[in-house]
Amino acid sequence: MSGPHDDVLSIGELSRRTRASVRSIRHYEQSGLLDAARTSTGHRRFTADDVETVRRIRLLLDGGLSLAVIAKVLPCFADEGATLDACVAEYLRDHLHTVQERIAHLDRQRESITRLQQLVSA
DNA sequence: CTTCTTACA
DNA sequence: TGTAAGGA
Repeated sequence: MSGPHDDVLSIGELSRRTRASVRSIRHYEQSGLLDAARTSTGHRRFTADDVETVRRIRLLLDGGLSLAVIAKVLPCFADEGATLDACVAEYLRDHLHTVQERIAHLDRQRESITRLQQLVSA
């Protein structure tokens, strides 16, 4: 028997289990974050471990990390669970810095816009 | 109906 | 990422 409870999943099943779109999953594989086997007809076959991996990817993506960085950070996850290894600290620190710079930039733009609005003749 | 690739918005 | 196209 085979069904949605086996450890071999189609891209559609992986998508439903992770809430990640089929399109995104194909993209993660292209980016080297996922390693999918292929059937004789070329269809991707995933495993139960991939469900966890996709969830981790989404977790990192929520933090704004790029897929390129996520590829390097993924192996920093302690097996099972969502605990991160210390090797991620460096990437997290760098990313937080760039995010803060973007916030500062946007802050300056906001102030500029406010000043420009003062020049608008009612 | 599901998946695949390529390509464009 | 979404979606369209054209097949398998």
